[in-house]
Amino acid sequence: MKPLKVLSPLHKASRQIEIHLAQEIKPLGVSPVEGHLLAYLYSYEPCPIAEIHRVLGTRRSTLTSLLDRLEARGLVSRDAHPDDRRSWMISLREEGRTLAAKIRRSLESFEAAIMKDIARHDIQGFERLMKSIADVTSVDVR
Amino acid sequence: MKPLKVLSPLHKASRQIEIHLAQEIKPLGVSPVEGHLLAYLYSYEPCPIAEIHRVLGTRRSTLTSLLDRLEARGLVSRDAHPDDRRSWMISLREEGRTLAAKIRRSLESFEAAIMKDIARHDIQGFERLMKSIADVTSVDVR
DNA sequence: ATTACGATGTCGTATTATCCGATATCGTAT
DNA sequence: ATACGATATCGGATAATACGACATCGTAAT
Repeated sequence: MKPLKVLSPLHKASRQIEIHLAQEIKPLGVSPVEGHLLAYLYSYEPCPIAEIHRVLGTRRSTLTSLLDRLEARGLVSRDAHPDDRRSWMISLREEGRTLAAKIRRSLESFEAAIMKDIARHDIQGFERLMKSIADVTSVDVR
Repeated sequence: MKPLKVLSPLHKASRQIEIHLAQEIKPLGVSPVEGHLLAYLYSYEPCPIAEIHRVLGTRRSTLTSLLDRLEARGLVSRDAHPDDRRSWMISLREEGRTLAAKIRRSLESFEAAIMKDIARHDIQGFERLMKSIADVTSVDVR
């Protein structure tokens, strides 16, 4: 049986990244999903819940309780959306932003380690493949 | 804030693949994880539970109940491990193999669609990056 | 041999996530 | 005005997770 030359390596890499980041984030006292959310907010806050759903893949009903917990811990806040009264805008609070900054630094140094010894044209090949996946799936996640 | 040129696209692609495959597999009556497991067994059966844990990432205690369900549906079987009496060997049963073959074909045509218009050197760049991730994380998942 | 250590899979309990449908509220286009 | 879709929440059923405990069993060191 011939191996899948893209899907298998991609899944494998995702698993490795997942495990690696879980170890890095554990000492900070948040779960991987929570960490991911904080890091995303660090770049894109404030943002509505539907956007978080699209990016992280976590169900909206799950996000309701996840945000409940983060809000109770004072890490994020739910504020009124200026243009849409159905929606909340999720923002980082002081403590959450501090945490998010740490996670962000961790991500950046991780990526730097990966990029060491990687040539520009290798990245281009990678990017073309990612583009092709986006085209074939025609799934909009960001 | 400068974007992460590897981690973000990789996560995005994983999400797109996840969503795409979930749609393909849904009509077959199994969940994504179940489908993934069946497809893996299709190539690598029979294999012990610890291996499945390493590959899929699903906790061993979770696999216990997942395999309970698949076994109850007659899709897989637990047989004695010839060399290790602590361990089970998981195999596909007839119906499970039929299902797995369908999933496998779906994966192959998905991959073929992705690979269309992708050059050999692009794949090489991709592979170098995957290799680098394996090295940096030093996480063994297969 | 005996021992120590680690690995295998299962079980229990508590917590969290998922799916599904229902709901109230509210934008948007007709 | 109206219909439609989107937003977030809630409830209930099912499934997944973390964590620790457990009995069993390979493996390597003594």
